[in-house]
Amino acid sequence: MIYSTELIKGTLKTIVLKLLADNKKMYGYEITQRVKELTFDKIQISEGALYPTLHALESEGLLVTEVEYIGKRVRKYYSLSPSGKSKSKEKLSELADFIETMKLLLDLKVKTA
Amino acid sequence: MIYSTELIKGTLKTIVLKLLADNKKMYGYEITQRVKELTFDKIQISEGALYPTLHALESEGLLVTEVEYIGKRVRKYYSLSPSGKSKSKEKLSELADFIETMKLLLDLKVKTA
DNA sequence: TACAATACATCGGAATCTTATGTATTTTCG
DNA sequence: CGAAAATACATAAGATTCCGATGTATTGTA
Repeated sequence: MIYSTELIKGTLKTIVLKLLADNKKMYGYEITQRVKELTFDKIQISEGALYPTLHALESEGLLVTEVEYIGKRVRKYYSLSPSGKSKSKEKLSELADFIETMKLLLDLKVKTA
Repeated sequence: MIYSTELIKGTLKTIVLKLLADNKKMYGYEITQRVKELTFDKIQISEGALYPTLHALESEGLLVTEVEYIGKRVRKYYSLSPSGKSKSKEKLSELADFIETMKLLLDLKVKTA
């Protein structure tokens, strides 16, 4: 099963921040592949979604970049800035909380009062 | 804590279908209030989001309506059509699956290989 | 040597929600 | 009693976010 794309909306920034919190530095393509692996292909981040998001996070001052050359190919590493680290924790606890709330909604057996 | 709005994106249809699966029939305003209650005010569905969604679900043939008058005030009840019932189950298991996947991503302690 | 994979990026358009606005009735509380 | 809040529907402009397509270029593989 691949999730209908709408479900993933709004979680991308959090996923990116979380991965970077766990992995010191990563580059864009690596992030897409890692997410694909970790979710058993259930979540596939498109590049058209990822790169704009990375740029946005960078311009918000949450990420910093360093460029590396692998042969002639450019590789752009992203890592968390100090404010990115706290933002990561923030977004993460918010998502964890949200998930618990959704579980409540999912499991609810509410009869009309 | 009220969730940043982006987090809720994409879950609204599923929430509506689930509520209607549990409650036979509900009207719009009731849905907003029920969600507010059940989530301890953490999720507040705006009317500008809800009504277009209800109309969309109806035009997809997933919901059927019946109008009732409470005094002079109109009340529009929505309930699941047969296809709405199966769609509800579908969306629900997708969301449940998605949540499990997100938990994996959240709890991951992945070191760079 | 062609194809797949790696690696960056942008862009038009679609989908979805926010915020504001509008109308009208009913209830509540000072 | 009268004003405000709650109930109940609805639309519409605009923002955000993502999809799908496209583009460029290098490297690995069969």
